[in-house]
Amino acid sequence: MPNALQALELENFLPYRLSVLAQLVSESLHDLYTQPFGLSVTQWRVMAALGRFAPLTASEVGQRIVMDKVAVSRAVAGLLERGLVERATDRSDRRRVPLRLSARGRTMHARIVPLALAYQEKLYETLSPVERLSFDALSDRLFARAQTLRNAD
Amino acid sequence: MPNALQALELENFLPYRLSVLAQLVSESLHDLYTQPFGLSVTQWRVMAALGRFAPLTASEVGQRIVMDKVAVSRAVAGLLERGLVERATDRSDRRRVPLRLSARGRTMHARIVPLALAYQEKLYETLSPVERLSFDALSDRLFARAQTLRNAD
DNA sequence: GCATGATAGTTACATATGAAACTAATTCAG
DNA sequence: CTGAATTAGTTTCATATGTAACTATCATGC
Repeated sequence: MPNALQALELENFLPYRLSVLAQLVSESLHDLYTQPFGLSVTQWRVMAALGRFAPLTASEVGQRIVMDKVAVSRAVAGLLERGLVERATDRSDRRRVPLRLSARGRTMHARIVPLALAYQEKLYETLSPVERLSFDALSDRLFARAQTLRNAD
Repeated sequence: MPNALQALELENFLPYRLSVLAQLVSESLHDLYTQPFGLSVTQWRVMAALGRFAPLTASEVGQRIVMDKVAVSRAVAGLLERGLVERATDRSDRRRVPLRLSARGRTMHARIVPLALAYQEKLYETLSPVERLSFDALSDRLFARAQTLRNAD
């Protein structure tokens, strides 16, 4: 018996499902800080990285938030203009530019974090604590698997 | 005892995790069809929708693949140019333009689908059948929850 | 019928993104 | 030392995307 021709059921196709879910969540979260604080998604992510991991260079920020250095550079330019981020100088290597939140940046960061965490909580409410852990673990494994496949090619 | 100030651990923040996972998977899949077939992500999704659901108008395609009508219109324009999609006319409502894959489009579609499904299988390999079902169910519930939250606002 | 409003689709503009070229600073081989 | 190769970061250009305006067609109320 020959295999039936496989059909691509878009609504059950994992990459498609992940994409749609991530986009919906990202847009919802974006609504929380775009209008009141005037931040783009990348700007907010840079601030989140700097808020959590003290001084970071642009490249290090990029590694943390999985974003290429060009995108980081542009986001940082905007944040510098608005005085939300400060540059330092690295005496031992003047190519590197350590970045950190300014006082204003820290204030804004401190106001956004609770909103972001509250949104996450509301999302997670639909899952029990066990299910939540399960989802996190499974998505971790899918991520690791995707990385392996990508490198193996 | 007052609550400790909550910290945003980016690496454990659900929206961030979803975004990174979806992007990695999307890029990996993109590699499968961008170079050999010269399709953009949106073009491929339009083809996938048309390949599965007979004649669809641009708006219907958009609903299927969660993409606004402008993006669909542009993707379709490219696919029409390359002769991968055909337009029909709806006599009863001449605003509507039913779309379907051309013979060439069907051929290309039939070549890409197995690649996409094979990639999905490789991804899922890291999960047991039970875990796979579990992940799908949990992500469905997160999606439904995100939609509810977005509409409630 | 015919003005008003709604709907399908396209076009235009402004912004966002990615790839590659570029500048400046550092490292390292010889 | 000194010149080739690396690295950090920025700028440029070409492309992609979203919002809003626009055209064409249809539905509705009168």
